[in-house]
Amino acid sequence: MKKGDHLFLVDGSGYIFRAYHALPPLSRKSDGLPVGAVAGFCNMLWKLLKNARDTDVGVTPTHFAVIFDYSSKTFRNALYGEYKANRTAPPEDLVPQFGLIREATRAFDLPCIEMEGFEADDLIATYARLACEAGADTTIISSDKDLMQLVGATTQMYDPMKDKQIGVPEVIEKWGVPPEKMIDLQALTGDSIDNVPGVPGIGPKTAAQLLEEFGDLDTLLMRASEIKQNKRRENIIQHADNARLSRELVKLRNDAPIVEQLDELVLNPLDGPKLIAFLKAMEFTTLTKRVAEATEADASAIEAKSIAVEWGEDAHGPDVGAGATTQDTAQRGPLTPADLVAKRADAVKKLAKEPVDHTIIRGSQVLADWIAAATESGTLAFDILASSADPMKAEIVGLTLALENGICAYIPVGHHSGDSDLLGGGLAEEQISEGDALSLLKPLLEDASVLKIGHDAKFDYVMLAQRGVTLSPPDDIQLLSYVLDSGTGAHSLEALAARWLDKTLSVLKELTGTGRSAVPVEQTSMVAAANYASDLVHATLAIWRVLKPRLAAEGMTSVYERLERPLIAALGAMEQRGIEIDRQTLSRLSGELAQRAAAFEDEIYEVAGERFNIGSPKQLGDILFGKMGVPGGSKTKTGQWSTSAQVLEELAAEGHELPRKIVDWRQLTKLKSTYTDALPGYIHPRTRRVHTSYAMAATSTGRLSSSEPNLQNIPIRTAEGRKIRTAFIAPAGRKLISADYSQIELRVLAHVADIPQLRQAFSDGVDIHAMTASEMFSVPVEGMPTEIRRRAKAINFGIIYGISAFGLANQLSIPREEASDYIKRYFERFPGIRDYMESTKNFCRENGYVETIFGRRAHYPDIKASNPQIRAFNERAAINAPIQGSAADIIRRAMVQMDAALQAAKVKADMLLQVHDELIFEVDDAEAEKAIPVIRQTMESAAMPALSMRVPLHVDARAANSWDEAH
DNA sequence: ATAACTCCGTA
DNA sequence: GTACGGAGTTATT
Repeated sequence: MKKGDHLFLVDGSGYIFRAYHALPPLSRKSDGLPVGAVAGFCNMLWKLLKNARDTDVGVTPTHFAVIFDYSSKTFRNALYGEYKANRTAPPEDLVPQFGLIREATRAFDLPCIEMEGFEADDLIATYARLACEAGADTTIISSDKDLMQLVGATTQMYDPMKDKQIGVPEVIEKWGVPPEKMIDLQALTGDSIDNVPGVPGIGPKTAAQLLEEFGDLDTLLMRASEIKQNKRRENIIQHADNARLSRELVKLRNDAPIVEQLDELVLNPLDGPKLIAFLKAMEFTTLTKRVAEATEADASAIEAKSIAVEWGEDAHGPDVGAGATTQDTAQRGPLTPADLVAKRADAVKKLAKEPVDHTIIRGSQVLADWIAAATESGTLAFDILASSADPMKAEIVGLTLALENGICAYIPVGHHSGDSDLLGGGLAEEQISEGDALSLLKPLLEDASVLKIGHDAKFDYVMLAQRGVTLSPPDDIQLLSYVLDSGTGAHSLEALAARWLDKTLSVLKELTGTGRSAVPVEQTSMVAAANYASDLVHATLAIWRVLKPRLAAEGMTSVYERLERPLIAALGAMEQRGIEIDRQTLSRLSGELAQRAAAFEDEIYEVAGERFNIGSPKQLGDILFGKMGVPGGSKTKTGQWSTSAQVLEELAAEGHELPRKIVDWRQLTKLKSTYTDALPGYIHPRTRRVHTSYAMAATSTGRLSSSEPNLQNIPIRTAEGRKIRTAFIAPAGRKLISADYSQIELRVLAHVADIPQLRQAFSDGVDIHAMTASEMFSVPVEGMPTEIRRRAKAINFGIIYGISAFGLANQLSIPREEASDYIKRYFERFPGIRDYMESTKNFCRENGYVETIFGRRAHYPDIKASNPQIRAFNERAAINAPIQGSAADIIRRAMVQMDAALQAAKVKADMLLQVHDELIFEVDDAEAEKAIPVIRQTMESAAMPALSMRVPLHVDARAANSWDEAH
C-alpha cells in the first residue's frame, strides 16, 4: 500500500444492528429467513463498490475490508468483568443473519476479518494506523461514536445510512471536542449500553466543557478540586478511578496482531456470477437485476447458491453470552425454523384482521406511479378478474395488485356500462384501456427482479400470454399449499384464507349473484369488483407470507422449485397450443353410434316388454330385478340394485338376454355423449383447436388432472372407443408423436422396494407379467397360457394399488380364498414387496405422510382411523401414493427439461398433452424422426441428475397423423 | 339451480 | 385394491 491509496473499512457488526433496527420488522424477510439486515448490508456494499468504479463520485477505494466482532469476550473483560454485561441477546430473527452477512461479504469477494479477543473497532484502529503509516487514506464505514477517536488528517468516517461524511469538523460539531479528545470524553460520560461506568452526572455537554477548560482527563482529575459545582466536583473525585478504567475500555487498541496484511485488502474486480448466485439465494430481486446489468451477467443463467443457515444461537454474533445473558439464552433455547414460521403465522393472522386498503386506478399516471412502487418493492401479489374461468376465452375485467405495505390497487379495464340493452352496453367510462394498462404493466410483469405472487398463477400466465405478456417470475400460493399440505385440506384461495388468516373470503358468486339474477362479471360495478378483488389479492399476499417460509423450514423447496413452479409456464404453453380434432370424424362417429344405440333401444324395449329410460339405473333395476325376476347381485350403498357393468356381465354369462344389450347400449351412448358429441363443443372459435386445462394441485399423489375437456380419459381399450382417437390429428404437413413410459409404476416399485427379480427383469427387458407368473406358478415364460399371465398382470396392478384379497377376487372374478392364496404366494416369492408395504404403512403412521423418491409428500392422517374400512383404505392409498407419485414426478421432470432438450438438439417440436405416463407432441413432418430420439432420451433420463434409478426407464415413441396411429 | 349418486372412460 | 373428470338421473333446495 502506498501514498494515494484509499482503504475502506466497514464496521460489519455495527452495521448489522443499525440495519436491523432501521428496517420495519416484517418487511424484508423471505423464504423463512429474516434477511432485512442482510439486504441492507448488501445494498450498502453495492453502493460503495459502485461508487468505487465510478470515479466521478466521491473517493474511490483501492483497498477494502469488512470487519466483524468475533465474540463478546475481549481483553476488555479482563480489565472490567462487567464490560458489556448489560447487553441482552440479539433479537431472535437477527441471529441467523450474522452468518449470512459474512456469506454476503465473501460473495462480494471482500476480505472478512475478525479476531478472537479483539473487537471490530480495535482491528479497524489497527488497519487505520497501518494505512496512515503507509501514507494512505482511510474511510471507516460506520457512524459509531466509539470510532470517532480515530478521525484525523488521513482518516475519516462515512455514515452509509445518512450518506454523510464524518471528519474532524463533524466530530467537533457533534461532541464539542476534537477526535483526539473523544477517549477522554467517553471516559467521563461512560456508556450505559456497553456498561462503561464513567462518572455519574457527567454527560457529553459537561464532559466537553470540562475538557475545554482543563485540556485532558489526567489534568482534570489532578485539578478536580478546582471545580466549582459541589456535586460535580465530588463525583469526579469519588469516581476518578472509574474514569481511568473507562478510558482504558473505550480506548481502541491499534496494535492488534492482524493476520491479513494491508496489501491483501486490495480491491479486486467484482465477480458478477458469484455475487448473483448469492443474491438469488437471498431473493434480493432488485439488487440481482442491478448487479446483472452492471456486470453484464445473465442472471437467469445463474443458479442460486445453496446457503447453509445456522438458525440457532450457534451462529456466533457479537454480544451473546457475556455473563448476564447466559440465563436468558438457556431459557430461550435454539430458535428453530418452525419457531420462526409459527411466529410469522401469528403475525400474519393479526395483520389480516385489518381492513383492506385499496384504491381504484383510473388514469395512466397513477398506474405508472404504482408500477414504480411495485418495481422498487420487488414483490407483489397479483390477480386478474376475468369474465370466464377459461383463460383461452376470458376477457380481462380488472387487474389487482397488492404491495408489501398491504395497500391494493384495482385497475378496471373491461367493465361494461350497465345502462344499455341486453348486450350489456359498451365499455364503461373512467377506466384505462386494456391495451394501455398492459403496455404499462408489461415491464413490471416481465421484470425478473419482481416476484409476482398469485393463486393459480397458470390462469394469469395464460391470460397474459394471450396478450403478449410473459408473466415472470411467478409464485403460486396454491402450489405452495399443495406441496406443503397435500392431503390435509383444500387449496382454494377461500380455504387457504380460512385456514391461515381465519378469514372468510367472498367467492365470485357473491359478486355476480347466481342463477336467473346472475350478472356477468364485466357488468358488476367497479367499486364492488375492486372490493372483492382487493380482498382476494390482499389475502394472497398474507398467505404467501405464511407458506413461503415453510418451504425451506420443512425441506420442500426443491419439490416446489423443480416440480411445480417450472410447470406453470410449460403447462401454460401446452394449454395454449391445444390439439387439432377433426369435426367430420366425430360427427360421422356420432351418427353411427346414434343409429346403433337406437337399434339396441328397440331390442331392449322388446325384451323388457315396455319402454323405459334405459339410462336410469333405478328404472333398469326395477325392470330387470323386479318385473323380469332376474336374481339380483349386489346392492349400491343407497340400497338400490346395482346395475354396474360387472353385474350385467355376470348375468349375461349366465345366459340372460337383456343385460348384454344394456352393456352394449351403455358403451355406445357413453362414447357418444362424453366424446363424439361433447368434444366438438370445445373447439376454440379462433384457434380451431381444443384446449384442455390442467390442474396442478388437484390430486393427492402429484399427478395432473385434465378438464374441459378431460383429454386424459380418451378411450383406447375397445375398438369402438379407439376410433375416437382417429379424430385427434396433426394439421397438414405435421405429425403427432406419442411417447409413453413402459411399466413406469412397476419400475418405480422395483426401484423403491429394491426387488432383485424385478430389477433383473427390467434390465433384461423381459415381459414383466410373464416373469411374475413364471415365478409364482412355476411355469416357463415360453408358451405361457394367456390366462396365467392375465392373473399375474392383475396381481402386479393389485400390488401397486395396495392389494387386498377382496379387490383381487373382484378383479379376477375368483373366490376370495383363492385371491388370498395368490397374494400369499406372491409375497413368498417377493418378500421385499411385503417389507416395503409394511415399512411404508409404518412410516405413514409415524409421520402422517408418505413421500415420493423426489420428496413430494402425501398426507394420510386417517391412516389411524378407528373405522377399519377407512383405515384400510388409507393404508392402500399410502402404499400407492409413493409409486404413483414418483412416476408423476418423473414425467413432470421430463416435461420441465423437455424444452431445453429439444432446443439443444435444434428440433422444433411442440408438447401438447400429458396423459400420466404419455406425452403427445406435434412436429413438422420433416422433424419427426429427429425429434423422437430426443424425446425418448429426455424422458428416459428424466430422474437424472437428481436421482439415479436402480431400474432403467423405457419409452416407446412413434409418429403418425393421428393419436390412434401414434400410440 | 345444486348436490348426490351411479356409472364409466383413462393411467 | 390406486388416482382422476364427466354425463345423466334423481332428489333436494
